[in-house]
Amino acid sequence: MFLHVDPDSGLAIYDQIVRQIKFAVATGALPPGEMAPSVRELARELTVNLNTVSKAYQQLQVEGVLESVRGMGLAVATGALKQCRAERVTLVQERLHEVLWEARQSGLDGDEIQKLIAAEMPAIDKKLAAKLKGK
Amino acid sequence: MFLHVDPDSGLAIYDQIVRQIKFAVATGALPPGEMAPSVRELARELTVNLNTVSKAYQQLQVEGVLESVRGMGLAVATGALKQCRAERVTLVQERLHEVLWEARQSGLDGDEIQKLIAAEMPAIDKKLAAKLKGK
DNA sequence: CACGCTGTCACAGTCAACTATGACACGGAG
DNA sequence: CTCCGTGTCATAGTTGACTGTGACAGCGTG
Repeated sequence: MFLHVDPDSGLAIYDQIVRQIKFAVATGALPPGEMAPSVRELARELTVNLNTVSKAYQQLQVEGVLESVRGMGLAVATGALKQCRAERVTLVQERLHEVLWEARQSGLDGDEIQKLIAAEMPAIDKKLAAKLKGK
Repeated sequence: MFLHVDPDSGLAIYDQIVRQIKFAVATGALPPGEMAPSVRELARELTVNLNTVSKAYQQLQVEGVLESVRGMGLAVATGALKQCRAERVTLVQERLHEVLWEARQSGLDGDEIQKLIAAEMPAIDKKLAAKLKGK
């Protein structure tokens, strides 16, 4: 599966699941109409409790990303692709803003921050390549 | 005072205090030898409990940023300036890495991420100017 | 000496997130 | 129909962060 959570990432586990499902929909890894992994299966893969996954799925239903198919499970909603594509920018931008703000508060100027970003990018690229390869 | 905490920022409050004190030392806003704000004063200003500030200060002592001056309070340690200057890069870089990684996972490519960063910078600049002005 | 400030410790209580179970109704597959 | 997998609900317990309060020893100032 393409999901991965970090218990001490600051963000709550169910929140990480919500975000990553949205991203999976946005990238097309989880196309509209397809079934999302079952709560029990995902809970087992992430070594996380069933209720935690359930909480994430409930939120995804409320937001219209997932739809209940009675007795079968949860499917990606029809309009979810466009919705998630739009929302991911907001989600990323919010966290980006926080970090850039902290970086500035730490006394680093714009150029120094840009240099740090440039220095991190290759590591990110490598990490992403490894992820796609393992898939 | 130059400190500000957000109860629902993901990071624990005492952790935010630790980071911001380090940043204040790194920027020279809190020079070595100077007394840090007292636990009670800072707790009042941040509308936070005394124990929460105390927990942050204890960690700062363990890390050698603050030194106890008996009966008087806590002072910025002699070597703290150099130490905090070095450490802030690590602190910022860690969070930066997380966010850039998430941004990539969301399906955005390097150029799109750079555009988001470029779009955020002016807002950060403005926010910083407002902060310095209010001081 | 008495007062006020400092940090520190101890307790109890709240709250949110997470875990661990058990139970239920629904629908597909045999 | 029976079995199994689906989501959902209820209950209870654990942990960590935060709050609220009270008390203590050390030191400077009056």
